Amino acid sequence: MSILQSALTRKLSAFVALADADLQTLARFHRRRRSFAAGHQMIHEGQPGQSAFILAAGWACSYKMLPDGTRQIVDVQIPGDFLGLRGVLLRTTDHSVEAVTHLEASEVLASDILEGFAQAPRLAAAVLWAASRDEAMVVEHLVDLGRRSADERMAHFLLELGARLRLVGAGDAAGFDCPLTQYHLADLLGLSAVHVNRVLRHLREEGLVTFQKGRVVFDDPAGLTELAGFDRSYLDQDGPLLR
Amino acid sequence: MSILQSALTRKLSAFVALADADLQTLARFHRRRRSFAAGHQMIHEGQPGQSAFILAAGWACSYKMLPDGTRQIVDVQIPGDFLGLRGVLLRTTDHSVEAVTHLEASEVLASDILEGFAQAPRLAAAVLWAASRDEAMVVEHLVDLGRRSADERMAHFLLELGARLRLVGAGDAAGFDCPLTQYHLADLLGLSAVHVNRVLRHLREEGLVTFQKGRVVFDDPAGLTELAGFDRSYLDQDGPLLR
DNA sequence: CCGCTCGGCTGATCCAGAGCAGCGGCGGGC
DNA sequence: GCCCGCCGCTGCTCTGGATCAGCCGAGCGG
Repeated sequence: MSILQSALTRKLSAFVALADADLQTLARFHRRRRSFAAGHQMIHEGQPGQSAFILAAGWACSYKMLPDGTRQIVDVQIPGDFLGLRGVLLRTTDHSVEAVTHLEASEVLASDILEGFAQAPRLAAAVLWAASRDEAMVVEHLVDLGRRSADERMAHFLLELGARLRLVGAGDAAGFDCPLTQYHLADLLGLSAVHVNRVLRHLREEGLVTFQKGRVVFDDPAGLTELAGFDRSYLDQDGPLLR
Repeated sequence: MSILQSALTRKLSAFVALADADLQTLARFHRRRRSFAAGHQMIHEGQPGQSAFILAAGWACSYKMLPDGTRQIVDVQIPGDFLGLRGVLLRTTDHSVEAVTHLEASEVLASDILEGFAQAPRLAAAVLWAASRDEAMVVEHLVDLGRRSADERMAHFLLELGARLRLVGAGDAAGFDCPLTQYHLADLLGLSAVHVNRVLRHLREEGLVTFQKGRVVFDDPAGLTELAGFDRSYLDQDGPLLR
């Protein structure tokens, strides 16, 4: 099995113990490898998607544009994440997806997904688990925007992102590499880019996190977790649910 | 078929044309009728749910509490909505649910749901459709909190709620009855209760909506829609997707 | 009948974060 | 080698909405 498949496999294995048959079906999802340039819009809001993607390398983000030209980023996708899965299963897309960096992804046709799920129900369960975890993250993000201060939002987002990246083997407890610009963070957290800059400076001066030159360093993980009110239980699993 | 079943049936039929077998399975979900007092906490965050509920009458809301005592309401449930479905399918709850009014609901055991879905795949598809629509609403809500002003949020929320209620036969284009207090609206829209009051007054003075005495009246639907940037395509369906 | 709570309503003050304006560094295209 | 556009960064001013404080009317329990 190639390195490029390992992110998704690693993530799903944390949820459900996968048998060889499941892994083989999963491998079949990875036949159509494609790559996209940074900034490429992969999914357009409103258009039905005939295929989904599994991110192998690089980052993407899903967002909605508003009539006044501002945008709100709903979620960030990292290696191992599905992209456009809902659009395939339900024939409609309610948001757009854009490549943040150059990225490598496997294109999976709708028919392959449906067949694969029928043949490997445990795999289907694992993928649904992952989808539900994504939904939980969206809910947490909503709480961020509704009830947390700018500092808390930033702290919470960076901690969550760090935890997700560790799940797929990128980054560690000390920090991670992050290609997001301050503009991305602004659109993600519902702030202005100017204020993102100040928040980052403030957190750095407090000795909590340092985000510079595309690298996030957790200087004081405990303090940051307390500030954010971060509870990682919705991401972690003590062990596979199904054995 | 009883009146109490009709809300869910009506909603699902707008998505997928259901056969008699599907309707019979659906009817089987309604055997355990229960009722709850206003304010009763039906689902507790963190606890695994062995059963879900189908709301027959009354309103509920799902929310998360923050360490500092504030809360964020994620979504409002009206008759015809599922409640705790994700908790059943995935054995974990990431939010609490509380009865807003006195309410009547059918309790559906996890085993009934799984069996029913196996026997009536079209029904399963319809329910997944509805679940996905709910997710789209959460995303839209997130955009509200991130990028819209207080007035816009309020306008958007009231329009969306009105559209949802019409789907299940409650309220019409002119307005609807609404048991939510200004405190509910505050926790929903990420505002203070004081400011909710002022926003409502402002919208009323502008001749856009009137929310008084438990009744919402759309005085100027077109103007309100424009203010909110409301696009109802994610709620509507021109006709059933599957025939 | 009284008192208490809850929901709606208002005025005054305060502050987090927006908006505007501008600088510097750096990478990429010609 | 020069320009240009993107990204990070900063200071100043302004404002949307929070916070605090308090009033009123309606329901409700004793």
